[in-house]
Amino acid sequence: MRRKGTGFNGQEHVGYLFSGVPKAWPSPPLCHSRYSMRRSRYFLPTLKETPAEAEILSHRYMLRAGMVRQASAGIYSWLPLGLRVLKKIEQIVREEQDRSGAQEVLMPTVQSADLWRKSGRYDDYGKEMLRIADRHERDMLYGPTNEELITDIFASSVKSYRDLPKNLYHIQWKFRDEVRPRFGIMRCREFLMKDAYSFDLDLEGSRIAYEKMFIAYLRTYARIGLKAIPMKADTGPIGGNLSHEFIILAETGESEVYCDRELLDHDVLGEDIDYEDATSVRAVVERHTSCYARTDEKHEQAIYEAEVPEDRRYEGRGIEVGHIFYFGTKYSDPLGALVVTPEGENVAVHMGSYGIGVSRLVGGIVEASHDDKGIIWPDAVAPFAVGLINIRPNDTASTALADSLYTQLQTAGVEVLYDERDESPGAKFAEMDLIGLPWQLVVGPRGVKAGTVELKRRASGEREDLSPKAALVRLTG
RNA sequence: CGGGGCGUAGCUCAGCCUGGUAGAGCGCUUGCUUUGGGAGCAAGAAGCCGGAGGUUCGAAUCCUCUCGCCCCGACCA
Repeated sequence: MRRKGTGFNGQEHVGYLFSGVPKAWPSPPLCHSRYSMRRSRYFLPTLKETPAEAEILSHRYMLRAGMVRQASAGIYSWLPLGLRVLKKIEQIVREEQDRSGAQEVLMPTVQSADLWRKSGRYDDYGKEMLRIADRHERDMLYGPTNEELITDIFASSVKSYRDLPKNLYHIQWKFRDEVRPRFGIMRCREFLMKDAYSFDLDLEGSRIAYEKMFIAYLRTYARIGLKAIPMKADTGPIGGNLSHEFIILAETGESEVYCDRELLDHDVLGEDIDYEDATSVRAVVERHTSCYARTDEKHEQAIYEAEVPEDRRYEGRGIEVGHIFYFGTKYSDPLGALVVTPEGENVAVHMGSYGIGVSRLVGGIVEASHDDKGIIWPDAVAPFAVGLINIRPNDTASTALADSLYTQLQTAGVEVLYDERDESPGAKFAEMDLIGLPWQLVVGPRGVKAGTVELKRRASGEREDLSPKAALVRLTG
């Protein structure tokens, strides 16, 4: 479970060739510390009953598991357990953006209205934009997105085609004053989003940027443990086919989806991808877009039936967790993001924008991965890898063994939540199932006598009695 | 933004119709007994009944206004 490896640096990995799931995955993550915790010290306010305001399942479980607290409609505070998941997702998103050649920046949440007036969106955006005035009565706004700002940054420093292509992204909180926030964390007013912006000389350059992002997205969701399907999306006034929504399949999803089952078997993590090789990048994109996949908005039954054999038809529900699209010179024109071509002409750069709803993904994962007892975290984003339960804290032998396992797991770099509280066993089991850690390691007098501990896999419910040593080997890989 | 619903203890809710000064379960605290799937008994602490006006001898309860939250629809990462 502990991954040894060299530090990760996006820039150095441009053009990096890889195959399958890397054994040496970067660790520790850049902005998230690994740690273990004793349950008795942890701020984990779990609830036995469901708060009345929560309707949708992910919302209920997230509140009950003590991950988030609602501050007001569509605005949430993240508590330690929830924040750990959020940070893990964020980190995977970051690593895959870096790997594809994008570079991280950080733009402010509060923006001046001036740029938005230039692009014409200050008036167009409507009430969804939170408008505020500073002390000098200047018009400001809490950013719902960042096209204007990034274009301005780019325009002020890039003047030549030689500086292209570029792809800049950031992971930042945004605010959209939704008429009706709902679905807990999935449709918030304040939300964490990764958005990337590509800059190219022409449409063909933009297409390459788009296709790299397309693959980065597939890899991102796959690493998180989700099956996300790229579906054709509306391109708006620009036209063309450079627009996809990424939808994860979940029974409780907002939109109905229709697709070819074959897409479910595509394994993007197993494919060799060289981001510098535009031809092979395109081949991969084509492979993932060749099958029918549409949301109900774009669904056409006749085409669906013609293209997809009956036994391969998948009809279900899904949640949109990403959207990528090309929008040409929509912002570079009005904001003056021009470069000089080899022929000495000034032209507006072609742009694309690529969003992933990071905080929405937390809810999306819960929707896609749970049972009637609680959440089932995929290993890659689990807040802790192991929940260690000492069934009988006032039994000396049990406690000695549990303490020692806790120390050994920590030493091995495994993230553990150690429940050593003097609670009834049932209460501890129920809570552990609720918060959904992938592994439960159970120590009690019964096992101590037999020289075993119980290792339970949360996802399958499978339990196994092992010697403590064997359990450790299993958990530390 | 249209339509509906709900604000009473940390959580889930009863009480409101028919006004008379605040209840239950869970959780919390203490003690004892328990202990392999949300334990038992006993004793406690805990509420400006969302807020403001009004009616009344008296308002959680009736009236008016307000604020907040949830659900359904139209719109969105």
